[in-house]
Amino acid sequence: MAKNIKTRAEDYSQWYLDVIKAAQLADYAPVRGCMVIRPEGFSIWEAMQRDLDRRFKETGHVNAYFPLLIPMSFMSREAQHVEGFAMECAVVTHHKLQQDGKGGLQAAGELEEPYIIRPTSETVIGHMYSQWIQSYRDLPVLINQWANVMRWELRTRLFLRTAEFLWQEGHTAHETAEEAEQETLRMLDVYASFVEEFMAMPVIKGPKTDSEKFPGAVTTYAIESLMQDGKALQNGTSHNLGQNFAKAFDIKFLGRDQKIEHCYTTSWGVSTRLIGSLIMMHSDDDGLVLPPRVAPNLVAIVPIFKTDEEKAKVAAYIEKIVAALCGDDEVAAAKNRLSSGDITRYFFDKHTGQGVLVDWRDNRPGDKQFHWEQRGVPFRIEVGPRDVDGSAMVVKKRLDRSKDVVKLENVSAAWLRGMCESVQAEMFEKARAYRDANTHRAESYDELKSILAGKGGFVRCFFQPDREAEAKIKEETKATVRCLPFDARGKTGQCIYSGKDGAPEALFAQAY
RNA sequence: CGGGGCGUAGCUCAGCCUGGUAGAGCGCCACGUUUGGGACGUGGAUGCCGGAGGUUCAAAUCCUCUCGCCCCGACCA
Repeated sequence: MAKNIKTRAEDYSQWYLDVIKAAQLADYAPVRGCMVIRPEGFSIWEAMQRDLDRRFKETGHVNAYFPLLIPMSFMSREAQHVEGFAMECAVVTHHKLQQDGKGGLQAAGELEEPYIIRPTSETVIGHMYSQWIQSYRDLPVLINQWANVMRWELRTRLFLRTAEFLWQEGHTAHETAEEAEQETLRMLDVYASFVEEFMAMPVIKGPKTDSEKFPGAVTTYAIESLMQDGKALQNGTSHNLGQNFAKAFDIKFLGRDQKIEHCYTTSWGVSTRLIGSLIMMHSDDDGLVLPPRVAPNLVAIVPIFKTDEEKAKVAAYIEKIVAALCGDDEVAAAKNRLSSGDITRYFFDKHTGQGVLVDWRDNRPGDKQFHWEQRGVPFRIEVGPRDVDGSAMVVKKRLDRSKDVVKLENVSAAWLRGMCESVQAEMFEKARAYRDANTHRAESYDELKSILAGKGGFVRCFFQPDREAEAKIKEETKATVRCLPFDARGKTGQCIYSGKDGAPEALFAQAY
C-alpha cells in the first residue's frame, strides 16, 4: 500500500491529487489557477500529440499558428460566443511597465483597444479566413493549431480545469452544410478512435443538448467517459458552427453557381484535460497506471546486489537484457549520454521516444519498486544474482501486480511489444467493463433521481431535451445530459420528465 | 462573486491564547551498517515566521491594513 497516496475510497479527489504528485506529473505554479506540467506529465502530452497529429494529417489537415492575443472587438461579433466566454477572459490593457516610485512596477502605456488572451480562436481564425477565402476553389480550408488558451476559471483542478491549458483546435471552412457536418462527425470519430485505441479509454459519442453546446455552435458533438467515482468527463468536442461565424466574420466565397455565399465552418478540440481523464480512468490506489502506448518509459529495470562483485555481475547481465530489447547500438549510444540521478535511459523506440530505464540509484530495491510503480511504468524487471545464475529475470506487470520469471533467451523487442499490446487491450477492456457495470437504465424520473443519489454512474433514459427541464434536473440531481448517444439513435420512447412520446435516449451523469 | 479556513525549513505542521535566543516529523547531504517490496545509526545544511505599518525595552506571538493560497457554493473544456 502506498503511504503517500490516499485511497480512492477514503477521498477520491485527494487520491487524484496524490497520484499526480507521486508521479510528478504536474505542480502548482506561482500563478493562480495555473500549473506547471513536469517532464513526466509533458511526455504523456507529447505522446498524445504525436498520435493525434498523425491522425489529423491522415484526414487532410495541416498545422498553422494564430496569435495568443485577440482584439477585444472580435469577441463581440458573435452574440452567443461573447456570452459564453465573456466571464472568463483575461484582458490585456497595457503594453509596458514603469517604476511606480515606491520600488515597484506599474502598468503603463494603456492600449487603445484592449486585447483578450484567447479562450479559443474562432474569432481570429475567422478573421483570417475571411481574407484567405475567395472562391469555392479555396475550399475546404482544413487547419489545426496546437496552442495554449486561457479561461479565467474560478475553481481549478490540476489537468481537469486550469486557467491556462494546452490543446489543439481544428478550424475548417466548407462549401456546403453537408460537408461541414461530415467534417464535424469525422473529427469526432478521430477523437473517439484516438482516445479508445491510444489512451485505452472507452467513450460514448453523441450530440450535446442545446443548453450544453459550445457558444456559437449549431451542433456540438462530444465523447464522454465515466470515471472511477461515477462521474462523467467530456474528453473532447467537435462543433458544427454552421454559418454563424462565417456571418460574424464575413467569410464568403463565390460559389459554383456564381453566387456569393457564407462558408460553413467547424471547430474541434481536445486538451490537456485528457491527461486528467487518463489518470482518473486507469490509476489505482498504488498510483499512476499508464497504457503502454502513452507511457514514456515501458520498462524500469531494478538491479539487486549486495557486494561490488555482485553489482558488476548484475550490471553485465542487465546490459544483455537491454541489448536484447533495444539493440547493441543503443547500449553503446547510451554510454555517451548524460543521465540524471543514476538512472540510465535507453531508447526502445526512437520514433515514439519510449524508453527502458535502469535504476542504479543507491536506494533499496523496495524503494525503487514503489518509485516506478507510482509513476505508472507498465513493466518492471527485477534482476539479482540469482537471476543471473539462472539466466532469467522477474518481470512485474504494473496493471495487476502479477509477476513472472522470464528466461533471457525469450526477451526481445517483439516480446516487449507483445506484452504492451496485451496490456493495452486489457486496460481498455477493464475500463469498458467498469463503465458497463456502472451504466443504468431509468424508466422514470424518480428512478433517475434514486440512481444518481445512490451509486451514480451513467444513466440512460428517454428524455426530450429542454432547457428548463435540464436546469431543473440539474438542480435536483446535480446531473446533466452528457449527450444523446449515437448508439441509441433512432430509438424513441416516453420522456421520463415531460411524459411526452417520441423522446430520444439521453445519457445522464454528474460531470466534471 | 458570496461563505469559511490557512500563510512559520523543500513538504506536513507545532509554537501564538499568556510577548523574552526559531521548533518537530518527513525529505535533503555526508559517513557507516544494510539491500529479492518503502532500512537503521551518527553527524550536518536549510528560515526576511506572506508583506507593510503600529504598540512595546522586546513581536512569529498583540493591533491595523494589505497580498496570496486552499476549501464550500453559483458558472465552466
